[in-house]
Amino acid sequence: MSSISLENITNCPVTATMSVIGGKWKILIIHLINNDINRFGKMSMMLKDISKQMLTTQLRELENDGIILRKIYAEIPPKVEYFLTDKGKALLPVTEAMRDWGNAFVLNEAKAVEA
Amino acid sequence: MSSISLENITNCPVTATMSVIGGKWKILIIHLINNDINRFGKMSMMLKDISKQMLTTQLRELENDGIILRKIYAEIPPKVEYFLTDKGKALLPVTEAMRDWGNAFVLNEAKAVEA
DNA sequence: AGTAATGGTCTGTTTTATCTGACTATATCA
DNA sequence: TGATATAGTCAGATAAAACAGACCATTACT
Repeated sequence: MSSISLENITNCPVTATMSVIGGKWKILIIHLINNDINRFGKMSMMLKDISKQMLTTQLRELENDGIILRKIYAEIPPKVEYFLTDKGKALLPVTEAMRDWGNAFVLNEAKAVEA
Repeated sequence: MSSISLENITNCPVTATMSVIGGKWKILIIHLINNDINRFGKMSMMLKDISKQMLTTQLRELENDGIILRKIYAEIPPKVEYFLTDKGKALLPVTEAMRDWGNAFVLNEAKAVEA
């Protein structure tokens, strides 16, 4: 099941997943979209340290990997919304596990120190 | 619960988690240790594209963040083993979710193409 | 004496990631 | 006419990540 092939790590499913959603931004973008922050401008504001170019790149890669869907409205000024595909929604257990861990081991600790 | 603070993404637990286990290697290292590949040499072989220096750096950071424990045996040649702490074990839901997704959406797809 | 084994460290270099700022298109409103 | 809004694109610069290869210590074995 979860065992690692000693011969060939390229068959490791964790490695495979990392190659798709690894990097600084993708997990956060998926998390944002799942929380209805699904327009370019909003995302750009939330991820305050991301450049527009990088955001575009990440969104395109997620789209090409079938994780998000890009819906263009025929309006001026342009309106584009991003949605998770089923394949993308299947990643939510990952973000949820991260959310839980962050709450338990990082944010609560910080609060404890504050108090 | 899982909602995002629009004002301040630094309070986002997913972001917090990413800041600890983000990067190319840490998730994989945690996964390896959990599969009893817990010595420097073994890890180095499994992560075939990692340099020794990078592996050292990642292990030290994980240790400093309380995610792994470094056990030194008084032997020659040196023997060191790494273990997950409770805080580290609490991250296993993340690697498990990644493993499941990788199996479902990457490795199986590859097999389907092969067949 | 010479070699192997383990878990590193150190310096220098390359590769990759990411940012900055200017620029584009078009309809609407003042 | 000029500003505003949105979702980008593009070239060039810079910062961060990561690697390569030499080197170290100690003991056992040949």
